[in-house]
Amino acid sequence: MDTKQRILDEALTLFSEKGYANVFVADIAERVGIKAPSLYKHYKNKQAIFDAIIEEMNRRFLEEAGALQISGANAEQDAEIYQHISEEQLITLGNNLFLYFLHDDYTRRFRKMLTIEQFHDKKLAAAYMKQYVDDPLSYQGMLFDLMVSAGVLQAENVEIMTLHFYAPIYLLLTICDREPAREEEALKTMEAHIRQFNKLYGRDENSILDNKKRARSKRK
Amino acid sequence: MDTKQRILDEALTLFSEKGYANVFVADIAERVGIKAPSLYKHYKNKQAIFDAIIEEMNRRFLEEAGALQISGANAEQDAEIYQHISEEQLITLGNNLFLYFLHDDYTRRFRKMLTIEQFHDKKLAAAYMKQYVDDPLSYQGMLFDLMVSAGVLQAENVEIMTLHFYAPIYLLLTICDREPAREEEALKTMEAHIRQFNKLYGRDENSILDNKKRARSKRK
DNA sequence: GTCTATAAGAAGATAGAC
DNA sequence: GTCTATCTTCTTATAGAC
Repeated sequence: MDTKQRILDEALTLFSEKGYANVFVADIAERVGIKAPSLYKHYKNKQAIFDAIIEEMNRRFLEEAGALQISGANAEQDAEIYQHISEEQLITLGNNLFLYFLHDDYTRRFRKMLTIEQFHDKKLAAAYMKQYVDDPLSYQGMLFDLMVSAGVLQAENVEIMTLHFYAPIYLLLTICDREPAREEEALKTMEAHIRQFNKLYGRDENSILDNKKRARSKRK
Repeated sequence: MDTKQRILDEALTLFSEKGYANVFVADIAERVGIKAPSLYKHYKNKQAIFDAIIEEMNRRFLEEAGALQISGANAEQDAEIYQHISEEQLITLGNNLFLYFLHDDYTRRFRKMLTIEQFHDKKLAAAYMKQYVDDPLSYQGMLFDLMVSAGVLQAENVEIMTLHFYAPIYLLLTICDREPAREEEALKTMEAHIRQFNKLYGRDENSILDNKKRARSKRK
């Protein structure tokens, strides 16, 4: 990796651990193995390093379309995959998703940095919201909409169904970012969450909502 | 309010908006209406102000036992209230809970500050986890346990049930802290969430899980 | 591109008058 | 307890040799 990229990488690590203001240019330089003044040959100033990180993130987010968006920005295509999905496959998918978010180094450090810096700059707060709240919810929502049409999921309020699917994942991510030792526990909870979600909203023979409707119409 | 307390109050406001490192002693002093050196008659240094805020928070948390813990640290007493609760009452309760967390000024500013500063200090990360994740989950869990025993809720996996109740509230709080304009929308979502939760896990005539079990045993 | 030396400025904290 | 003046330290950033 060239020096310019290494500066970005070490800066992101430090920013994610201490926050922008608590990281000195000399700290970054030291990690890279150069002296602070040399760093100014690569970036105009400290802020430019930060900006370059944000820019790289934007590039990566577009490239990967976000892990929570599964295969990409094409919900119809993804929904086809989900139409005949089994519970085990759903769990595997959820886990992979979760682990990507948790273990992809750039993603993880960036999320931590954004958490720390989001209140300094409204643009960062907006980026945080988009990446970790609105985009996942809207994409999962599209997916669930299609899965409802396909008869895989119950015809319930999709917005709330999506919230019930994603909010626990978000909370578990919050836990793991702060206490990595709880990752194993979180993964187990994650699996139990998806099983329960499937039990509540899925449309197999165990379907809860289906049976409820059946029981209700019988009573009439 | 005396000067010593006003310093704490203004410091918390600034810390919650900009983070500790980006707030200068002069900024705090200016808000209080004094000059920076005067501030040192009240606190030894900047860190002492921060520490005093943390201390006051600990005191308040103990006092109020946290809003998500409803009436206090007595789950058995609280559960009695919930045993004969209606859906509307559950919604009102959820809303009040949510609005307290959102509108109590000290609570809100403190949560924002903790969000920014949590990665600088492991103690703060632990405080964040305890206050906004573990305590609410464990208390709600106790409550739901009792409600299951009382026949108000389904005999499902209580841990996951609790996650399904609390995680959406946590996510909605996350949204409102960053984009206060979305508060009204969040409140509506909150209500729909609780209604759906009641529909999924409640044990009234509309009970989903109950009907599912009924349908299942009939099949045998 | 990297270094040493150093300028420039910011921010925390103190001294001492009132 | 509050002020002005000032000290001290730390950090960013530049200058200029190699």
